[in-house]
Amino acid sequence: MEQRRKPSPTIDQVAAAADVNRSTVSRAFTRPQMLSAETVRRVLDAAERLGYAPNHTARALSTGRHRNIALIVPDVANPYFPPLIRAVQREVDKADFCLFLGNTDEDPKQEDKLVGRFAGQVAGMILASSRLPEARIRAHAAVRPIVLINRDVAGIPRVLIDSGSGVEEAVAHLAALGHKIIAYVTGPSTSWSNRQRLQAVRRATERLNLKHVTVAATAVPSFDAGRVTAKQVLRTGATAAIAFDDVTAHGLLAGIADEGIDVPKRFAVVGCDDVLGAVTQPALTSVSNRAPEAGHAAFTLLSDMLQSPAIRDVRYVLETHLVVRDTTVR
Amino acid sequence: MEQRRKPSPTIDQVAAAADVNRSTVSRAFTRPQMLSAETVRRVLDAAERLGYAPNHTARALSTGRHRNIALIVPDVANPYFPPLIRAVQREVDKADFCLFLGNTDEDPKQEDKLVGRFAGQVAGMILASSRLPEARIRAHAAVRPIVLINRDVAGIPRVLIDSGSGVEEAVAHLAALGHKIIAYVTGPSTSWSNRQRLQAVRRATERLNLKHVTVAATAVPSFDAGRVTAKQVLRTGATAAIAFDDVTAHGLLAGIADEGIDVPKRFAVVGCDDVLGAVTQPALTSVSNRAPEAGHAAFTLLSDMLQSPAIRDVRYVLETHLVVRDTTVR
DNA sequence: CTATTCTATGCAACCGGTTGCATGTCAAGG
DNA sequence: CCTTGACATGCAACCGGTTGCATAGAATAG
Repeated sequence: MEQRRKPSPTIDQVAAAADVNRSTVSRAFTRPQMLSAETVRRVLDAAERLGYAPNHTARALSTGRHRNIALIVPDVANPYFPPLIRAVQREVDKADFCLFLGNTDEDPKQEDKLVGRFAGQVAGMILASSRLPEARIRAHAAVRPIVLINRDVAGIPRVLIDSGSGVEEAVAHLAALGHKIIAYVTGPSTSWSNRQRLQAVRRATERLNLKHVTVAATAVPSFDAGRVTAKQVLRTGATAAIAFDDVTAHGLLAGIADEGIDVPKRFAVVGCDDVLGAVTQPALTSVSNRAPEAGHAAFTLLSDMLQSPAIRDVRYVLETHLVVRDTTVR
Repeated sequence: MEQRRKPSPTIDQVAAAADVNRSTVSRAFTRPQMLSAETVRRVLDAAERLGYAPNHTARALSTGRHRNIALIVPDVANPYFPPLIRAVQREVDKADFCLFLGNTDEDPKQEDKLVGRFAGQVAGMILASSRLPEARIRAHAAVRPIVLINRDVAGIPRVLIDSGSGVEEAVAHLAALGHKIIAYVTGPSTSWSNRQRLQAVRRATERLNLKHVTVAATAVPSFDAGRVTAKQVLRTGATAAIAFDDVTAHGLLAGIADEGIDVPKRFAVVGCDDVLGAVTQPALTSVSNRAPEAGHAAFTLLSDMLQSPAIRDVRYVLETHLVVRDTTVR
């Protein structure tokens, strides 16, 4: 059971076996049309026989090009992200790249550290819901290609899920049901999506002549954050709440139930991102989530940047809509 | 807005700036105790000033050691895995490593491809719920350190979540409630956990003099797989079912409701992995999940292997228990 | 004061590929 | 038949670090 690790064969051994120069072996793999068909065959045969596979590291060192990309998210365990990760994963895979995954725990310091750690070994990076100050993002983007998801920085290619449109629909929907005061339960203050949702609530309530209040939840969105906020929300006199995300909304639902108040009869709740939808009780009305499309688009954008280095200021926006379920009917 | 990428400084530039040899710069970073304190300071100063950071790729090429590890899972979007990923992530991070993430879509071919793709750039790999044939696992483990999670291959270090113990508790619990016929709804046939759970059901029903039937769900566990299996389960005459995982159980719950049958009054359902627990309606009784501990243990094991190359045949088992909620009361 | 050991640093080869340029061969053109 | 060009392959430098060995100067021993 001894685990003796035998080194894998190198280009030189293949060259010797096929009786050609190492450069010929290299070309057989990277530019076969440059060689005679017969030589290519001989080299590939020898390589096959020896179990040779080109060494990524050596190749990257010599070309300066890596076939890796990094995806950095605030929290893998937040149900919003896995579908996004999976979508990116799928594209990365098609392109024969490898994916580094980073988790920041919503902490800008940690995010900065990760970007630095990955920097040396990737062709580019995707930052999802980045909490970094704009200046840091710019600095990193100056060194290597970066695509943002849900963060709007002029000059840095970005994919935005416009939850504003869905949130405005939500407010209109609540207004139609007769609600006069609407609470918004916030997410992380550094989150672009949070700012956007808050603004949408403001705009829509103003336009429809409703009152709105904002209630701050803790920095990291979670079930508990929503739950403990419930009392405070009820004290504001609001009869409906829109939460930063579904997880928070789910907690809010629990907190409101704790107070003995019936949803949706006496209080309406709307989530964002639609990740828990059918699973809460009652089923949660929520603003739809386009995370898989966003992941796909982000990688496509990044690979465009890798081909033509002078892509600039792309701003790709995905619309969202309200999905009405059982927490907002009368 | 032109994105001109300036190359980062190399060891030679730092050497020139500090007026020492490149080897001295290298040592200032890797073995400072070998140098005079004064020289180290001078080098570090110069590096700081130039914004120098050692190049991972070059270092890996020359030492043959990488500070990356890969984690391969069947399905990122399956709620079982994010907490595991996160736990691994956290440890990897502490050790100043980078994490590659691979998604196999439950497909052994894809898994094999990924292992190959990562092989050249990692110090080791963690395969969670691997679907690979044993021979392939052995072959890969001969080339570089591999730790398995939820897969029991003799001679390959592995972390096992013993859901058997929890499943036996579940059967005993159902027996105590008066159930005589118990169905097991299967998961992927290549899954070690699936085999283990099936065996536990067999053992426990036999011991308690109950009947058991097994009903095959589709290969990939999912809500829909569970839902469409419901009819078939009911036809067997069973009055209780244990499902391969919570997601399948959740679907089963929906399918049973579709048939107009009340849970838990007329039928009992138990899940595995406890990832949906409080979130289904009624709240799902399930076998607990030790995924975070497993992730932690797997990385610890892997890093031990990196230090002392002759670790062999470690088998780390985590016990599980039944968590009773509302789908199994009378 | 010389011989010996120790310490700090330099030298140069090496890791495993890629690539610009040189060279040799063969076919077509004049 | 000689020239010219196209094509296939070889040569050697380079990517940016690491490391075994050599060496010079300082410290210690005899």
